[in-house]
Amino acid sequence: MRSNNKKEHILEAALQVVEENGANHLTIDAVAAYANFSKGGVLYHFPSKKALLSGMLDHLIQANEKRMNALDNSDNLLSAFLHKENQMSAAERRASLALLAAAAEDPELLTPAKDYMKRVVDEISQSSQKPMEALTLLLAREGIRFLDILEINPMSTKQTQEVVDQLSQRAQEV
Amino acid sequence: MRSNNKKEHILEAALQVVEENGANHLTIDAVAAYANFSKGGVLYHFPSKKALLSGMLDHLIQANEKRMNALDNSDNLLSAFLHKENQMSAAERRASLALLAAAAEDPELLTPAKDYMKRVVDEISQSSQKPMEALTLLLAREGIRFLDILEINPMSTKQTQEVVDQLSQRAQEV
DNA sequence: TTTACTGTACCATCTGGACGGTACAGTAAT
DNA sequence: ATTACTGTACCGTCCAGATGGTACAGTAAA
Repeated sequence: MRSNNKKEHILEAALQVVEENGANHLTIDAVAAYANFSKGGVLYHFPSKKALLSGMLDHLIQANEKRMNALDNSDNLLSAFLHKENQMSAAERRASLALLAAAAEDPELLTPAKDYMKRVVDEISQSSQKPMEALTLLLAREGIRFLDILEINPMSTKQTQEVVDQLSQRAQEV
Repeated sequence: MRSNNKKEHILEAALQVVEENGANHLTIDAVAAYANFSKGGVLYHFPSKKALLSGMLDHLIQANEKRMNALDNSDNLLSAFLHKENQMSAAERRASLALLAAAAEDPELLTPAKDYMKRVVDEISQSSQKPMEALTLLLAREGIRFLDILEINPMSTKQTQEVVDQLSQRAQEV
């Protein structure tokens, strides 16, 4: 219970480190400093750097999975998915940086993320009458997400919002 | 001339290091080993690690820009763009790992990449009668690119090809 | 209800290795 | 003589992980 809060606190600190300093500078020392922990304290909860990265990724995937499961199945799945994604908080969005951090440290850590992506792609394309169009819209949303992660999204906030809205709109027709 | 070849050889080695070991393990020593250079030799061409990363990014951007400029302007720009992108070699695709490496080291290094993305987005949306739809297709293509960079593309090669073909097809109508 | 013990949650410190970068002497082609 | 390196040696710093210890809450036998 309590330990869960502390773990999340550490994971949040780790994301902050990545966001502010780049994935290369994600060190246990830095995380400890951001989380107001000692290095030993962090290592108590995550016994190695890889364990920390796996924890970050698990946290991201579980949050996404939870969001997926909460979707209104009666209606259009893709549409509901995009809508939920659309109302994510900044903190939730930041969690995607775990992908970057894991990829930088060891690409193999991303295996669970790939599995999750597979589930999403399968479910969305199977739930649609026009799977290809649905996939296109999903991929466009992912494109924006990655541009944001890398901080190279050249569109303004407003323009991005317009595109995202349009994706949602089109999703209703697939 | 010759020095250019050598520089490219070093940049190619750097990409190989990133691909095989992850961006965190891109070290000057590792690059030297992969390129069959001494450490001093690498530092002769790229006087610091950041210079190396900037070099990788520049190389990527210039290759993309060259590809852009070679497009057949008479026809549909987006369609031509996707078509060119489609026939890229594996080596050319791998160059995108520079984005990952730069992001991991220092997100600010990506500024030129963001500028380049802005040019692409602007040109493509301005050249189309249906800018929003054109943007969607472009973003979907970028989504696939990033999934490939992170090696979390859950689609089979065949399925990916189908999606990409469909993007090209749709592009002809925008 | 005091005492003894256990497990949890940390902190402070140390070590060994990796890494970025410098310096410089030598070499070989142009 | 200049360019383009190689090779070696080295320095300072960063970092993962290990270790040994502290604080404290709970538990349970005496």
